[in-house]
Amino acid sequence: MEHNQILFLALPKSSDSASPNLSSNPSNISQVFPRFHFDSAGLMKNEAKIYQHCGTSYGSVDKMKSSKKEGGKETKKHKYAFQTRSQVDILDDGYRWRKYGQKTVKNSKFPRSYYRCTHQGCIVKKQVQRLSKDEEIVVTTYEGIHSHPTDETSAENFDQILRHLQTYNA
DNA sequence: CGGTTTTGACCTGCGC
DNA sequence: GCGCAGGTCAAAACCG
Repeated sequence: MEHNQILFLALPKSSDSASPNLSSNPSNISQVFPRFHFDSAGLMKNEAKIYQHCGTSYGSVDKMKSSKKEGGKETKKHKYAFQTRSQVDILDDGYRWRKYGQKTVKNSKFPRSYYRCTHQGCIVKKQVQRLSKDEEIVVTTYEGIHSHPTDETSAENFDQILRHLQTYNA
């Protein structure tokens, strides 16, 4: 945890360079990361600074065509990505994850890992990929919203990561 | 022993 | 329609 540093850089959307609808709603991401207390005014200000500095939003909402029904109506999918500078691929974010796949990605020498939340009925997924450009950077992409509390005990670790984040901003 | 990881096969969307 | 690339399944191995 001493080498974990959350940077919250811009979402690396490689193919789609300009996504029109970037959501910068803090309440959304606090649902994805309940351990982040975004109601803390000071913390939120710091984050806003980072995002502005990076020139884009912290997350994206992928528009997915709902599967052939609804006449091609577009549904929003909660999908957030952020980058961390870490030696380890997996950050303890308070949830329990089960790995269900690993794939090698084109244009990247590191494989991408696929995880699913082990909580019953929770369909939240995430994928973790290390950048070939800078192998210290790990891109974590969350998909979905957790509808259950986190594991309190392990979540304390994440608080320390949070502390790193605040120190980094300061 | 039960949950998790591993790993190749299978599925699917998309571009040509 | 075909092939590639990405995403998922599932069985066996692994580990506490």
